[in-house]
Amino acid sequence: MPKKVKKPKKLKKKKDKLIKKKLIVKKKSKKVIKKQIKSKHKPVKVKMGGKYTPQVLRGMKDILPEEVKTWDYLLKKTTDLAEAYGFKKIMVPVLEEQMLFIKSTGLTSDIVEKQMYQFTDRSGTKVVMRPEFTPSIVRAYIEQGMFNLSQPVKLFCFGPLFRYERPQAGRYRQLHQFNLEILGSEKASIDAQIILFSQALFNTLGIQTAIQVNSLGCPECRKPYRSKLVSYFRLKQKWLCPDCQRRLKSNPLRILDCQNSGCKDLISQAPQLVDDLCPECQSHFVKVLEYLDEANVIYKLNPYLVRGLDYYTRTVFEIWPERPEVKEQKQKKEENEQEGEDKKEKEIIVAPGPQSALGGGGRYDTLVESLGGRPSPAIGVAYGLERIIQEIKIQKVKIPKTRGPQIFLAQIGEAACRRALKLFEDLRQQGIKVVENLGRDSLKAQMEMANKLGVKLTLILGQQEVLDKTIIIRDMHTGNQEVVDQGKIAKELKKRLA
RNA sequence: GUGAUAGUAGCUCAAUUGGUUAGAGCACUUGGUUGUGGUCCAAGAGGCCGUGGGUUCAAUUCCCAUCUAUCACCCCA
Repeated sequence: MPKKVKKPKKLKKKKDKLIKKKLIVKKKSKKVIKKQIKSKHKPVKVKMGGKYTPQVLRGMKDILPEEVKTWDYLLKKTTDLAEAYGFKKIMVPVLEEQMLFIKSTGLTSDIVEKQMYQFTDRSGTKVVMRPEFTPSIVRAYIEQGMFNLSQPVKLFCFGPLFRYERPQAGRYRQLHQFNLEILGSEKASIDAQIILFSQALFNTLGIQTAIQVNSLGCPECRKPYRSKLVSYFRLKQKWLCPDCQRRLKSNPLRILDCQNSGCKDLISQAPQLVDDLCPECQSHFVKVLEYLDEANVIYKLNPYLVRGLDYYTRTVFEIWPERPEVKEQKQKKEENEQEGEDKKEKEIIVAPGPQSALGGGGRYDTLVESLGGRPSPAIGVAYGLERIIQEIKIQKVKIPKTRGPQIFLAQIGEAACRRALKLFEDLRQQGIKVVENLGRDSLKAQMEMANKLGVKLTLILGQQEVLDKTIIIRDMHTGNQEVVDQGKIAKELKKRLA
């Protein structure tokens, strides 16, 4: 039957489409042109009557209640830690002027060049859905006169950011970051503290990480180094990989980060920025490292660590996941290769999970001034929440279960349901948390639900109990039931839960 | 923006070398128990086989395009 039905449907579809096409061709000449002009002012085109299946936008994601538990846990831990470190929460708008990010993040950075969600609003203002936090925080710092507060000002915030790039695991177009900034101090102790915070955070969460640290110096010492580096690689250009040959022109510092083995040999011989720092930057960096050692922060010096945003100066750092399982798998792989077996094992090793930083940050000593504020050195860090959530799953971090209500209220019949509605509210007002399912009639189904929720007690209210003004209290563990006067429920419940 | 792989039920996955009715487990609903959970048994519901086009008597299967995801670039959290 279905096949017979299918044929005519398809034929009809084809015919319809042909007819539509012909009709459209006839009408196009005058009306379509007008419509196209109009569409510039009315970008929303709605085809009424056409089939429409809603779909999340690319790179966007629904976070369902089950996963929200992890998010809540993560945000709670992070917020508590930030407050313990003396940070105050700030909330800034999602929309900002386009110019803010051009002046701060930098015209040459990929974020500003290609990745901003930007549009002109109805008043003609060019606006951007923020691609990062720091410029907004700095704007607020200047605009709200926070330089008049006692310095340094320590702020934290979190929320959605938007970057139009190609999605991957742990890389979304709407992403969420937890962000810390310390404005108004150039002391090395501040740098160390924010790195120490990072270590404390991931320790608290139980995620294995490694911190990489480097110094980019100030604009004065970086420019000469850059030209020195370019002239070095130009001589060896032939041996660089195609990517790096391109980087040599676009972003020479990025060559230092290349994973190609041929390039790595050249990189190891290349001049290092650390050696070319000016005396001030040099001593600042040394101090930072001394503070870190003092605080027992475990870090790796990575002279090739480069960060993409234009405003970074001096200290920069990144936090990368360390997955012990991956190492074990690698060892297994070698063993297997010797034996020449197990293709499955190899496949697992090829994709041990996305390799991306969980967080990163650095100093931006010139940013406040370049945005028109009083010269104020500052440092900040951002953590990618999606990536941390992903890492929690990969490293199988256990999240403590939050205890839900311990009492379930079951009802049988309409009269009982009516009474239950009010009873629930009475108990809630007395501070007793109860779950119910008034949308369900069968007692069996309600008991099943109570069992799944793992409650201690279930209240059962039926026709008879409504008449007697009593209620049954069932202990879900022992199965014992007791009939209690409705007036005494609250007392009885409190007794049993204590 | 470039290259590669994949897409079957809410989730995890089968099957079909192109052919009548696309399966399993988990989850969900109902019944066994007319007012009682965990175990068990039975039944049910849920699929335009990602979307659109092409080849064919016939496409979930072959071809093309597209969308989405994932991986490697690019870059970043």
